[in-house]
Amino acid sequence: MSQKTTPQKDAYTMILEAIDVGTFRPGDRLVESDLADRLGMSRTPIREALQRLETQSLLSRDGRSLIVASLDHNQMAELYVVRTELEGLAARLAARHATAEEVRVLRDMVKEDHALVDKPAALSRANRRFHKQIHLASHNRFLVQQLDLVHRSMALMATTSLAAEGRGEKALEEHDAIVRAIEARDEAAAYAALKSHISVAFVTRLKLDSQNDS
Amino acid sequence: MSQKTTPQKDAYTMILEAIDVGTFRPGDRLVESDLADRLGMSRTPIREALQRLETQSLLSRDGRSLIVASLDHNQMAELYVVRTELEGLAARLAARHATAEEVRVLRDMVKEDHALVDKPAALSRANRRFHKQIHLASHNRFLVQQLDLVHRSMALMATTSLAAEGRGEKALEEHDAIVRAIEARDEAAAYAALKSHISVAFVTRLKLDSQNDS
DNA sequence: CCGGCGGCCTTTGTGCGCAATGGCCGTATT
DNA sequence: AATACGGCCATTGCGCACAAAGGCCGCCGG
Repeated sequence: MSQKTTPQKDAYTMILEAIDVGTFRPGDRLVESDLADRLGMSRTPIREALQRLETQSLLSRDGRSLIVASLDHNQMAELYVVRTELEGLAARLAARHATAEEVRVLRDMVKEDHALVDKPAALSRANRRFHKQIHLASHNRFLVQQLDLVHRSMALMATTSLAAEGRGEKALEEHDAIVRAIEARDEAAAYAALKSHISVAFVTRLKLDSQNDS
Repeated sequence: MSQKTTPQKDAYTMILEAIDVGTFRPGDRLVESDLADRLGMSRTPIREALQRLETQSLLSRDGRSLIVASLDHNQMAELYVVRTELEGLAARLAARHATAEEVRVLRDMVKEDHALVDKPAALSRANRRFHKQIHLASHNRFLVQQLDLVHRSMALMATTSLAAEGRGEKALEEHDAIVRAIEARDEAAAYAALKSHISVAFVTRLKLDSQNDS
């Protein structure tokens, strides 16, 4: 029942998802005519999508053609530095600006996500939604946009750090701490909690990567 | 000696500059065929450029067509919040990572810019270069990229805050303080100095705007 | 056998034209 | 006179085709 020939979303979204899901991996070459065939459209919309992705540096040029960008160790570290600061800022602003309903949603998310604690894939999606909700609760559109960019770049890193043994539960505890700080309108605590959450996630990822590379 | 018919840079750069310089102002409608004529190329490269600019939200859609995005008061405030944090981060990282040569360049810039103190246009360009140099001194490519985005969005605000009476000198003093903190490798001081610099710039801009609107 | 040179082929850059959509204006009716 | 309907036109979306450029492979010479 797969209708690969007429998927009918826009090219940009489809290519983005393909990178997200891992169909296209860092270093893969993206050839316009290939994609045009595969997505059942002409090269024109493909080109536009590719250029947009290039603008966000999800793709980079290798000579004349576009390849999926890859992050070396340094770039990962740099990305995490920026991410930490922006997520921290989002938490601080959320503590200040979130509506009661938004806080409620965050609280419910933490509760419900406990059911997913041993399903890394589902947990990863839930995790994204959780962080996205915090971004939105900051009520700062530019920040949301910047964080979207950051998260897109993170798709270039293969593994989810939630796959690590026991990471799921820890992460949920950290989420709980973040929500409590936001509920208490404690900006400094929210900032600190989110910063340390990201920091731990980074450490976990580094450990995972070093396992895989060996 | 203007050769408007064969300018020969890429469409993206030219449209960006036109927005920067104020040829296109927020709210202006950008029609593909118009631009194609004006820039002496066909619609295809124009389309690509426009979509890239849309991706960076310098353009937004009004119905079917693209207009130069405009920032309302709230969006300006939101932008400044993010900018403040990112510039502060850049300063902190610069204090940590800048090479002796990079610091030297910053110091020289402050010295030389004193000559421009009563030329707002030149000072504005110098100011951009100064901040750009700090971004680069952070040695964090993602941060540089994010700050580029922020600065591009700032092009949507008409006036430069350096046009305000006496602002030029104050700004240079602040620049001096920033450089001194970086020279001293004092991360906290650099962070604080840049944050307050941006904060003052924002206040100045708000005052200017309130004058203009009245 | 290795290195350099040349040509072919793949892939991108760009122009053009047609189809479709959405907005705007004019008209007609109440 | 105001509003609603309808048709026209401006403008975008997309496909196609041609030109140019760059890389790769094979061939020839040393």
